[in-house]
Amino acid sequence: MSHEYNPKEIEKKWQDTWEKQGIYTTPESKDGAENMYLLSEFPYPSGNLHVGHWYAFAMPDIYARLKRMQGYNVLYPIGFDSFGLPAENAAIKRGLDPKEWTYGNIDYMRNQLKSMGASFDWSREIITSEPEFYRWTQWMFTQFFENDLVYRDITKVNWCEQCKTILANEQVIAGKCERCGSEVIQKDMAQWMLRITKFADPLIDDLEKLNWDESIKQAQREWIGRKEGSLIPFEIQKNENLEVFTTRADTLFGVTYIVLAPEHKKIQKWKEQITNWAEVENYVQSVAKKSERDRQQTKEKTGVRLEGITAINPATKKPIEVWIADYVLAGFGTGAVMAVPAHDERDAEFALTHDLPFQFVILPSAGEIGHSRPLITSGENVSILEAGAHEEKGQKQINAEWHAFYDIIEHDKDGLLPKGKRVACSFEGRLIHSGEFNGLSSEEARVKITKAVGGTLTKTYRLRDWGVSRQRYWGTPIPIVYDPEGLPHSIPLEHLPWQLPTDVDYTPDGTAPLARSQELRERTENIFGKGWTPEVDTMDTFVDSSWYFYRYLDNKNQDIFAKEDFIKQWMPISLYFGGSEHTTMHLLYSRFWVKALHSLGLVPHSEAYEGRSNRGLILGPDGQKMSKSKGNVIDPDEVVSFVGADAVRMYLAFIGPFNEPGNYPWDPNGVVGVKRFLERVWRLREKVSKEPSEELFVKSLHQTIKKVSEDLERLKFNTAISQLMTLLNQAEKLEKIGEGEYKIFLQLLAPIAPHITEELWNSFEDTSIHQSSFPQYNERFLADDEKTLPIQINGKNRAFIKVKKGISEKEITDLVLTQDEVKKWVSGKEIKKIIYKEDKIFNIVI
RNA sequence: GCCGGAGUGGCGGAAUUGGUAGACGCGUACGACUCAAAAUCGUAUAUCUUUGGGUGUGUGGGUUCAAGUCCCACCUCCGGCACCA
Repeated sequence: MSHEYNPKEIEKKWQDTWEKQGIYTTPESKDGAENMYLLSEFPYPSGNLHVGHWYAFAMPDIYARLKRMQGYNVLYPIGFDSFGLPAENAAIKRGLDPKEWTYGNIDYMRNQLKSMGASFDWSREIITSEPEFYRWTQWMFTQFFENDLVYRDITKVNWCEQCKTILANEQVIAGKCERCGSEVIQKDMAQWMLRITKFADPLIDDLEKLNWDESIKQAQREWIGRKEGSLIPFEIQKNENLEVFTTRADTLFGVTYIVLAPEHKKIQKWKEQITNWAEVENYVQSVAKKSERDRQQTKEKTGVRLEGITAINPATKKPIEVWIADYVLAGFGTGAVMAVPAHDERDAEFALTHDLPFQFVILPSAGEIGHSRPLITSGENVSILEAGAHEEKGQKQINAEWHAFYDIIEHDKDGLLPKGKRVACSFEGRLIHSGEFNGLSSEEARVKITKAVGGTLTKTYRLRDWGVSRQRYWGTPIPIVYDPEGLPHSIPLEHLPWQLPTDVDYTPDGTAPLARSQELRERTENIFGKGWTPEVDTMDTFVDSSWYFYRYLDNKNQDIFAKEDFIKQWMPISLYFGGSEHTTMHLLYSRFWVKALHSLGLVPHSEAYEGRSNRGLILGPDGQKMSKSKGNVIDPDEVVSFVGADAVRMYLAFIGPFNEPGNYPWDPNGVVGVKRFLERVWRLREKVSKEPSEELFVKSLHQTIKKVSEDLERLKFNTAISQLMTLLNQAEKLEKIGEGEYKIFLQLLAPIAPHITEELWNSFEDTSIHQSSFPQYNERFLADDEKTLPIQINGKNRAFIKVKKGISEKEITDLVLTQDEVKKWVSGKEIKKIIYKEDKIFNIVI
């Protein structure tokens, strides 16, 4: 061991040694050790490991190392999510083969990953673009096809003109492509859909049993967007029914017209009966031209009446008008709305614009009136009054408005509001002007009215089925062939993997590159017969990552994606580390995938991730997101060559609480500070002696063991490190430190800084520190018999006295009252009260 | 608008069940070592101050002997959803 701490030398040495000795190769089971599966989302082989990768893999590695030292048989695997658009786009830009480019990157990244000193079991590595991997992606797809979990449909799809491919709803962020940021347009296309909506309920309900952050669960619930309501049939013309979805069946008597989405299929059917067809068609086309974004941003309530079409309100049996308007969305509910202007803000706006009747049917309960206000509309002016606008309008005026509100509804016999006195109120309450249902609460009425008119109670979801077809080259080929009649058939296992053809010009032009492969066409005809054609789209890469974690368990198996025994031994994953951007994409898709596999009896569990940790983001030193254009990118390789991998790992662990996904700016001086700490740990070796350390230090050491164990367990690496720093500060003040104590200190630090601790440990022991047992604290050393107690007077600290723990109130009172600092405040004054909390506080109230 | 989370020094961030706010690190200042610098080590570092003490955890109230922590109202920021019937 040299006198200087030289990370470059020792880190490489130990990485090689660990690999040679295979100390991180994880057996399927280990005597006396419980299995634990820890996983970090695998990377895209984009070519370069950035600080984010270090954060993503080195932090979970701290936890994996801790758990291994605590006696678990820990699986912490790694692989590459190597199919996909980024790789393909980059390859096209450089004029290379996507495969060559990708595999070159993988080789490069593998070495970079090794330089982190992470305890990956490399023998279990997977690469999703390997035929032996995608063979099983394809097989699962065929299983889903056979069991009606996947289907082909022609629908409006999100199309990215830049990437020349379809995108899933989840990949459209605020109307733009998740990858390239360009505007997404709508297009009619055939694509393969996965029935994720079939599992909408369990995807929400099973969140309950997961040990995840509430924010992640909530985001998923909102994405799935379950709403309970009713389907109500409205008779249109003769014998034709139109279903509408509503959450407010209690307002059915207040329905004064119906509005359809311009895309609603019935409109074309009614062409003959609509007397103003030209006008209607014109409107439909003008809406079709608008982008989804424009349509959502315009708040004006435009619309056209379908003249000649009349609906019957099933409650009142009165005829009502039918309209189309673009504020009604085709994709939600049934694409048709029953309009209740008197009790819905949007309907009120629309009704005022187009002069449609307001029928008042719900009297808000008195409780609502205290802090909320109705929407009041009068004449042509809409003044929407809501809760929480107290700043602008005083309480008096609010009361006046309520007064006016009651005035209007009380003066009206049948609830049909006259022009100029139109009022809307979206609150629930009791029913009026609703025949036999009068007096019922909204809640009761919803059920009763729905049943009375032959409707059904139902749920509706925001979630759409997952479209997985991609018109690109570098992805898993969809294992489907079409017979001469054009009917799809899944490819049987014996012909899987259904290889990605290589005789393809993969430059994207909007059509699928695989269609240009002669080999693929010939292969299909050779196997299936003349006239058979292959599917030419590839799969969304989120399919690959939906099940990859099973393959780590049995990555060489040729007969099945993973042996059942191994799945039972390892799953579910105890803790899954990843980025928050995947909350409504990867995390949702893979939960669906597992549920689908489970429904086919292929896996024994319905959830794969017991725990989930979303990590934060490492920002540039300027507090901005790292980007080449801003010139604030930190290159980890560079930093490692300067301070070593241990310092980089430790700095990232120290930068902020890993269990809270915040944004933490990289401070170049911070790394240096951590490097200084490691150098001091190195130098402390010289103070090690055979004599045990003094008792005070042993006490601190045991407190440190406790704190570090607890903090590492909670992923609060930052405070674990600060405790180790405090202990080092103490140790440095001593002349000598016992060998045993020093070794324990090294063990505590080992998960965080694996190389330096191994090197120092090696000067005492022949076996690896990482195979040693994590230290346990001894209660005996934690018990302090003295305590410095703050003495407060009227709640302010005035003195501190050292007392025996558990001292009685009488004893301490006598002691405190003799203290000069206390006398100064108390003398001549009456003591009203004394509060003494054992070992916590002593407070005198005067 | 609805839902979730967060506001603490110059900076990143600490503070079990309410009980010494600012741990630890960075930065800064001064000192030691040095011909000098770097590195290293030591000391100080919320703020005001008449040196008694006062004030301080986004704002305003409240509960309590005691509030960063609990309650009410609000402001700001971050994330998710949003013409969703």
